[in-house]
Amino acid sequence: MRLRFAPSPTGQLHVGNARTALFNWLMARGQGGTFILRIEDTDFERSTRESERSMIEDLQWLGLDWTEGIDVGGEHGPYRQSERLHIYRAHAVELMSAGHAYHCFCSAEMLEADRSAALAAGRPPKYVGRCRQLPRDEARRRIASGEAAVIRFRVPDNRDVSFDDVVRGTVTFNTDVIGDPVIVRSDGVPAYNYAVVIDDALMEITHVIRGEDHISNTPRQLLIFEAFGWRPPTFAHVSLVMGPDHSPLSKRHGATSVAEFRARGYLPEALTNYLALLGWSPGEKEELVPIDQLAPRFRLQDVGHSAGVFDIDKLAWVNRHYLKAADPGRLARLSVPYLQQRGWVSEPMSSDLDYLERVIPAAAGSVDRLEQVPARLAFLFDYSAARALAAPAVRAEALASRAVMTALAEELSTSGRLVDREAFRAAASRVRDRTGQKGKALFHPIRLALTGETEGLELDLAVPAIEGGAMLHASGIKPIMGAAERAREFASALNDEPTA
RNA sequence: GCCGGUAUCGUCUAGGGGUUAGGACGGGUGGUUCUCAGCCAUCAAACCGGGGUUCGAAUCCCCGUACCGGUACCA
Repeated sequence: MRLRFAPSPTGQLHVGNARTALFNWLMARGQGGTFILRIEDTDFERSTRESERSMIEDLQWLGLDWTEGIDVGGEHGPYRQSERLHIYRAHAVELMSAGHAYHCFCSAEMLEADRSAALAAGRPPKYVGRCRQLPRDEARRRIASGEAAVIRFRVPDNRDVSFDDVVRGTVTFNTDVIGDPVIVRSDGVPAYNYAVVIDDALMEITHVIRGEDHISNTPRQLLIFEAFGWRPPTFAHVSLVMGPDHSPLSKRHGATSVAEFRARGYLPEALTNYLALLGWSPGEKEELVPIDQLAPRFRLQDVGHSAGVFDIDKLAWVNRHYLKAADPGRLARLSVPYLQQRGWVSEPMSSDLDYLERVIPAAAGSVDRLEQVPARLAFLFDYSAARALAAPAVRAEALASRAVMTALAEELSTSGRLVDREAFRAAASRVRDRTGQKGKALFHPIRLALTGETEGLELDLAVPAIEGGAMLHASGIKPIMGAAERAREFASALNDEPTA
């Protein structure tokens, strides 16, 4: 079994295409097949190497590895269509001499006129066949005289072409609605419907899994396979991915490319897990399953027939799951860039990294995506008693719990660093004993004073993180104010307040 | 217009001639935790419409409707 993913390098890898790539990968991985990456860059206007590079990078990031194709080579190369022009040319000649293709000299204006006429008459706007019967020597003469020509494939009249689509069942088209397609443009570059056939045949692709938008191209391609006497691959057309409003997923729906999801701090295993479940289900009650475990169970027959809406909330849920399961070192490494953006971290040294590896996973476990980690850690790097007290709700609560604030400041001025959960709890108990406050009336004011925020990580985690940060002799991390100093600053800022 | 495809809670889906139509995300409520998140419990929420076949249709058939795709010298 040989499968391929064949993107056009025009822009970034879209999640819809990533899903198609994933289904191919799942199939190859699950059935012991070969997954091939081919680049379809015959649209020279829009294709760029930059885009090709980013797509390769995105595919690698997702973990959808290929064992043949661009980047890794193989026996059926080259794998970039722009490097296979000579192959297409040779096969076009073959097609022409067998009478399956012919030169067409119709101008764009003529074609447009034909088209509107057909539409007006309620007929499918297909090529009228003006150049179909042009004698070969006449065509040759006109070409020699420098006239521009395309090569069209001759589609037989009134024939039903059908194929068994693995996900949709039997699909039939009548050739009467199909015009003779251009297979080689006037600039000598092959058109998509032709190049795919040559490539899929020569690369010995056995299963073509692609987007539903290609379903009506399939009969043309089948006819070309037939003209060459080649056996066509098995086709499977998977439905498209939609936005929440049920229109095709686009930028106005937010992130649509794999690169954007990566930049926002989604984990690749979360994206692939989510995408695998969009349009396919491994059965009941299973949602969180890594793709390598999904692969052996993946069956094209079970892929849904209808378009799926991309649900960002469900992706977030899946991502949270993988964030909680991820290795601390990895989370730290992935989160540092976001902290650098805030200017809180520059080039962390190893002692800094140890600290970040303790602190970041705590934050990452309560966030949808890694880009939200800084907000969760702002209490460390961005503490300001004055700013916290500027918020009316904070000021009101702080004023109401002045006793706790004062006791906390006094307690921390004599206690040692609260380096762990136990030390913090002991200190909190002593504040409780001094003030008689407990529960929410005790801990919430402490949170306010020590973090400057009304919500955030559990204090058991947050306070040791503050203290640990304050003890750092770090050069790569913004200095972190210790708990005692925070308590003192908060209490004194509070005492400057007029009593309510 | 023409051709093709699709249709179960808001979303992703399971199921499928007789079921209390199941699960997950999201939402509501209650509990737990200093808070948010989480966790636990709990509630609301669906078979596109109309015909037909049948004792019985959400399931099979037909017709509509809606949506998606194609209708290029783009892929």
